[in-house]
Amino acid sequence: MGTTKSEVFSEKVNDLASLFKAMGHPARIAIVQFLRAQEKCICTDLVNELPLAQPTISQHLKELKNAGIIQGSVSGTSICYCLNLDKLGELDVFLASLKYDQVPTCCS
Amino acid sequence: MGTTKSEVFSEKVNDLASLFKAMGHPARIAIVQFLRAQEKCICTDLVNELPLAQPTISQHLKELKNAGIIQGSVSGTSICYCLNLDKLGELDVFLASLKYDQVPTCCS
DNA sequence: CATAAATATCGTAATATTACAATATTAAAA
DNA sequence: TTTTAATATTGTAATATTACGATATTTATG
Repeated sequence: MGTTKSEVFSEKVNDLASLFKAMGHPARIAIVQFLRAQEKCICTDLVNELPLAQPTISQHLKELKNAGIIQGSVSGTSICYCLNLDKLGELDVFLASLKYDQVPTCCS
Repeated sequence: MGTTKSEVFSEKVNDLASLFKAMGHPARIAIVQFLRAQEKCICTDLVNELPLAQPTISQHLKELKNAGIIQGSVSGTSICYCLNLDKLGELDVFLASLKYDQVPTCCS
């Protein structure tokens, strides 16, 4: 008990859930928004921008990177992060798949 | 420690994170997909469809309902659930706001 | 009213997440 | 090569999430 029963769901469903989950924290939304505004940034920029400790920022960056939402490239002693909009595009595709051609009248 | 520091983020960022979080579980993705396919359903339909116990389904439905992603209307002894695509549209708007007119060349 | 059907709630065990201090790692700069 | 800057990792306390058995609630039906 306590663990998500991932094994009973399809890979596609699990992947989508992981992607949504990665976006399901205000710090990570803020990071993504900051990255969008700055085009790119390093960890220190975020540490200065957000009222969270450096290890916490680093942890959130790692989760976003594992989810494929951001990518980082080494640049001297720092790491330059930027958005991978292709990955977020998968959410677009999913959300579009939920839309109806004709909106049903139930529950309205 | 242990708690998300919501108070340091804007209401908008917190709301978006909550919405993503609500979609961040495979059971809830599956419920949303089933609802899309059936247009509407009751809890028992989902209990028959998904290999999860009834209280677990009920708990997930509650989270989706709290997030505004689904809505339920009483119908006899059962409750008829359906999607609220307007709420999911908020995610569309956010994802669209991340897109660039001109894709930057960083990190590529 | 007793029963049944559908759903919600409670209680709880197992696990996951969040945040951060302390520390390690890595690469440039002095 | 020591120092500095940037970032990652480790360890851990506090809290949240997940799943489900047991039980309560609610509404129709006999």
